Amino acid sequence: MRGKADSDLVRRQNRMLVLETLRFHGPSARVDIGRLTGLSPATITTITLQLLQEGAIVERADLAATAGEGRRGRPVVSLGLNAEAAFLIAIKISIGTLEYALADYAGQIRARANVTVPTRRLSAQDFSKRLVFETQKFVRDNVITRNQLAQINVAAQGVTDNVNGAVGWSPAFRVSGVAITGPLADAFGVPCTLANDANMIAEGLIARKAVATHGTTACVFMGYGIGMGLVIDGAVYHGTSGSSGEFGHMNHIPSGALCRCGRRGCLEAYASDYGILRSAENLPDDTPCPTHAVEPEVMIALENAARRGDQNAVAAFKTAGAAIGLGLARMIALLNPDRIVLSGAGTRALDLIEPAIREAIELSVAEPLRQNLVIETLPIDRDMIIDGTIDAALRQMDAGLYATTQAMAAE
Amino acid sequence: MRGKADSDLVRRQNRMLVLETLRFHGPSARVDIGRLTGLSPATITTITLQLLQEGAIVERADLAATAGEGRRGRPVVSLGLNAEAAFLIAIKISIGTLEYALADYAGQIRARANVTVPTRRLSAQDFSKRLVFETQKFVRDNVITRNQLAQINVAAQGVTDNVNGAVGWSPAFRVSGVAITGPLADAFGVPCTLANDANMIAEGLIARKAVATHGTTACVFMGYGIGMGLVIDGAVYHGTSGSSGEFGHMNHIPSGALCRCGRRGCLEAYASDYGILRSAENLPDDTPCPTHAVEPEVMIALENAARRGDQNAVAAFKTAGAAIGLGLARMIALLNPDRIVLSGAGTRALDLIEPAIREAIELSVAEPLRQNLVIETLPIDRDMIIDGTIDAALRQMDAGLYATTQAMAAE
DNA sequence: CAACATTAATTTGGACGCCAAATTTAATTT
DNA sequence: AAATTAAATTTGGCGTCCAAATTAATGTTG
Repeated sequence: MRGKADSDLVRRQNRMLVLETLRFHGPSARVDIGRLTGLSPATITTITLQLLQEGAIVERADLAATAGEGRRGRPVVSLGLNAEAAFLIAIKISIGTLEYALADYAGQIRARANVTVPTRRLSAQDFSKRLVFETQKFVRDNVITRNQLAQINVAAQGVTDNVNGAVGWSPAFRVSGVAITGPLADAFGVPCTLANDANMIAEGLIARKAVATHGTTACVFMGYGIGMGLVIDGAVYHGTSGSSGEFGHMNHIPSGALCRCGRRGCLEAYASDYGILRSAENLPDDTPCPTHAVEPEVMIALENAARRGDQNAVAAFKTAGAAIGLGLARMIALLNPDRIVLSGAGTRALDLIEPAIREAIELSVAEPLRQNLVIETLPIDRDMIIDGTIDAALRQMDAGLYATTQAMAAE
Repeated sequence: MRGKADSDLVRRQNRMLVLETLRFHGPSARVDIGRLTGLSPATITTITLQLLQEGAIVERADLAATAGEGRRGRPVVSLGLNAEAAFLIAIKISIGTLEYALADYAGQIRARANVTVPTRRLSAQDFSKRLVFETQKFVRDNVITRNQLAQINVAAQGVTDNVNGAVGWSPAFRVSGVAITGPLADAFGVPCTLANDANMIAEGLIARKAVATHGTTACVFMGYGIGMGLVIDGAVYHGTSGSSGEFGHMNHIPSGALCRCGRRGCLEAYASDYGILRSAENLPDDTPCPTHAVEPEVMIALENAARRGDQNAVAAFKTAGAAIGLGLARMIALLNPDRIVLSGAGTRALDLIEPAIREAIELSVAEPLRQNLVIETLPIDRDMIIDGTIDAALRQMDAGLYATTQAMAAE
């Protein structure tokens, strides 16, 4: 049970519903919002009037023309999210790089920046300071003056603690416990959130309607690392501290191959780019892991070698597939998902690893658990982490705006 | 987002809140309900008046005396759930046995019955028929006349499909796809629900406040089989088809020991009673699994042998602990729970298996994921499945009653 | 033992939300 | 210009909640 309900809850929920509808379906007429939400025209008038007054949405006269096709009656007035209502910054922390994006309330990216930062050479405190410094620079460079900054969201690889807003362990750092949200919130005075990068991919898929709003979908990311975002009934599951879906560091073989996390036998040590490369080169499985990402060209060359019949390469991809397959089989037994979505650069080699994945699942998952299971590949190869981070931030901003009951009263 | 909100939603949610409060805290005065729910006295008066008129709750004059201790002012009137409001039947299906319980709306068990049925020798259809027959007999034996039967809930081991209300695979049956809820619903005309037995243990723990209403708790059951119920934010997670938490049939070692589910390498093949027994007796790991439960005496003898230093027995329990520990480690990586509760007869041997469990977790779970993790043992050894099934049924009945908006209008 | 104090529960009056139905608005068609 | 059509708004009513006033039931006290 969610707690007591009153008229305030009703208004907030319905305002949120209207905002979500506009975000999901794009600019829409009041009639359409009514049809999509199930709310009466009278209510839509009231709610949209408030949102217009607050500046969250705007009339889109520019879209009126489209309707003119023998359409009689009073023409519709399209309403859309007010792009200028607020701005957000999405930051992606990777090894050696900070990636910035500035987006407006409509979700459009207004500016980007990549900053080289020696993440693995800085202390926790120095990194926090540097992060604030670079963010201030990004804000200055893009003159967010009259436009208000409303939210900063950060995505990082590894184990993130999104309660305390710190990175527990990440390949990007040599140190642990790097504070992220605290310093940013202090410096900018806006809500800041830290999250795992794979979970942000899942957020992006939800926003793009690539994931159903019911049931359980596991969004697996394969590439330099292996990650997973779990979507349960349309919402990303974050776990207790925010680090659910550490699929890559789920144990595959006890005391097995060395992983860059320092442990042995993680799935990632067999199925990530560096794991595949290591086994293709017949290196001992305790060969130290590279601290930098494997160049795509190297992986593409290895894939092509495998396709030409290079036995070492073939075996390496097969090993990777078996690891992922067994990991998925274990996940399926635990969670009984209805859908698995594979994404990331690693899917480029899907032809080489998929048979082993399917074989492992068939071998170790009970038939009733897999008979209705859909496994599919997301063709989108580009980096979806920033996009998903923006989507998550927008959702939080909607939730902030919808709760603006007090602000209305104050005004 | 959950859809549009209106005054109907408000009333339903607050009625449900009042019912849940009474179920959770026992009979309470209106003032106390107000304090616990956050609703105003005026609202409590209105809601309780309706519930009294509908017969869902009753005044408990018998509890008035307890207050008399120098208490001034108008005495409280305790309200409690009306035990006679409705009745439910909980059924537990195990190998060779149907276990029945009749409970009232207050959760008190009014009658029990155990019926021997050759579950593994019947066809799917024959079992369905027999189930209806035995249930009819149970109803007749307990003369549920003026008292109305409102709900039938069934718990079964194995893979349950609670969407279609059929058992996919279970050690209780030789066949698969045994229809449960359909035949019962047809025969009795009341809502019927099928669920996995481990999930019902989790339901029981929630009702007994043994599980927090926030965060993620994994309730592991160890005994003849190995099961798990996942509680996320106070609600049992059932997965897509209702078979989440097949922890026992999560793969432990590929192509490993034979499991009674017919596959190889399941965790259960190493950590369940029969698995432990098999390895203690140094039998080949493809020795066919018994189709009946291992006698508790046999396991107790084995535990004592291990405690006396019998190396085979010690090794067998250690192997079991390692299997459970590694399984938990994998689950932790995926789900980042804040609490793990171990229960079931298997916890009797916890002294023998716990070191191996902890070792496996420490070896293969990243530190940030386990630093705030609590692992505890539930002393309750008795069979909690029937209790949990009753609790789940009561919750469904509350939800049915709270929705009784229409009934009120009709009346 | 009657007036007072205290606490529980109800009643009253008002606010806010939603909706149905009537009305207004802005276009096309005739 | 009048009729038609469809979107959006306004009006009036209903249901929910809450705060404050009132009533109810008991213990305390002079």
